[in-house]
Amino acid sequence: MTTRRTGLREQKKQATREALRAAALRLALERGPDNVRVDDIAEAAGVSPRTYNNYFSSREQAIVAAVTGEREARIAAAVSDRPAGAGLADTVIEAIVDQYTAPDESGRDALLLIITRPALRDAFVETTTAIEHPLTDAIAERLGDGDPHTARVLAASVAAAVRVAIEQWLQTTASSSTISGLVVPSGSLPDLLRATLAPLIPALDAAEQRALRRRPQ
Amino acid sequence: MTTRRTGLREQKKQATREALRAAALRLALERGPDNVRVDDIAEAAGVSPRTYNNYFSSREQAIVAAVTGEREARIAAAVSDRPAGAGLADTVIEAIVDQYTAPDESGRDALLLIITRPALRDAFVETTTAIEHPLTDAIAERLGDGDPHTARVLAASVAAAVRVAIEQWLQTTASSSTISGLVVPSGSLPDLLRATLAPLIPALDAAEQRALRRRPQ
DNA sequence: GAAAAAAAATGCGCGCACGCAAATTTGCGT
DNA sequence: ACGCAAATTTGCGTGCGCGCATTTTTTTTC
Repeated sequence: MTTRRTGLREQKKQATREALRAAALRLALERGPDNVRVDDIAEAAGVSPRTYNNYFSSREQAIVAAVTGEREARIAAAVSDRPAGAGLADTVIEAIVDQYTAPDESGRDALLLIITRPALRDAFVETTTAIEHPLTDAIAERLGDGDPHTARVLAASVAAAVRVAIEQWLQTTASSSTISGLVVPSGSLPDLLRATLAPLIPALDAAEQRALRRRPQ
Repeated sequence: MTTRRTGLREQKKQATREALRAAALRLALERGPDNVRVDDIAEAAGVSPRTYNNYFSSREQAIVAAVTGEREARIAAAVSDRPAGAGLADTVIEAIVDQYTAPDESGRDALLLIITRPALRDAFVETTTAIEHPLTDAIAERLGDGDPHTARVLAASVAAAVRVAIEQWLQTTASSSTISGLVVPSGSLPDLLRATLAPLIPALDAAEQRALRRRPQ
């Protein structure tokens, strides 16, 4: 029993959460996102409409969650797992780029859907904020117990930079891919992420140096 | 004619916006924020309920706006007005600390009100995001036309750091001032702001150095 | 294994945010 | 001064988010 939280309970919760995700995405793809009520999603998932809002606090969240998945957890895990010898800045940047470039969740079409509808785009952009707390813990772990604010601020800044990258990416692709009917030209996303994260490298390096100086080796 | 936008129109818009702000704050103070409907605010300001939502996109926004005012514009102006010789990091930090420490808008009681109600606290925290775009322009102006992303990312990071400071401040003060009935112990806010902004100084310095190297003197 | 306790699902009700189209107001040219 | 075009206000309808109290389900305790 590795999970302190009781087993069957959490398991079923994850199951319904997943069912809601799947139902939301499927319906949105079938009918178009504007023709999907939360009642429909709830019904398709076999729960009451009220229960839907116990899991997701907006109609869009479930659809977007089907694409973003557990990205924030994976980013934090990637940062934690990286050998302690590696530079903090590199570690963070690579973790983020990796997770955002990944298999894209087998949802090219889902992403295309998200890009088109403004409400969904907003919800998608919002997901970048979810990185903040997991990343705070991961960075704090690497920096040791120095100034407690530092890790928090760095994580928040990184999340903000990622958000800027996503906004930029959505903006430039909305005008090109939508019109030309092409699939998402995600090729430039990694470059965009690296470019927006670059200005924060000095801050990450400085924090790392301070930590090393305080607790050598 | 300094304002390109036609005179009387914009003037009346500002007037109703201000009327809504004032009405929202007054009613919230009189009855307590939970006993104020948007219809009440609209009626008190002499406009239709629908019009309220043309100006503010949530019930809390008007109340909070009565306290936050045009803070973001003043911060951007302060950054722009600072002599070009001064360091970027100092300029930004001082501008922010000044505007957040300021006369507090003659609204101690309003702030106390905001601190207590969770919904209002959230709305108050959200206002930090408003700094981002004005600050982007102000920083971009100082950095010249180098990498267009840099100013954007730095501004977003600064805004994020400010948000962290405000969250911290609200959290610590909510447990002390509310219980003891004291007025807001805002004395520590400037310190908190400096502490959370400190980790970003290396990033600001680095960007400034790059700009100087590209366009000397 | 049954009762007690904890946790989650549900039903209900209320305000609220917002799209849309019609009505009203404002600005500007003549 | 007048009328037209643009911008703003307004009314209406709809779906949504969520607090609250209740019911149902799962877990724990004896």
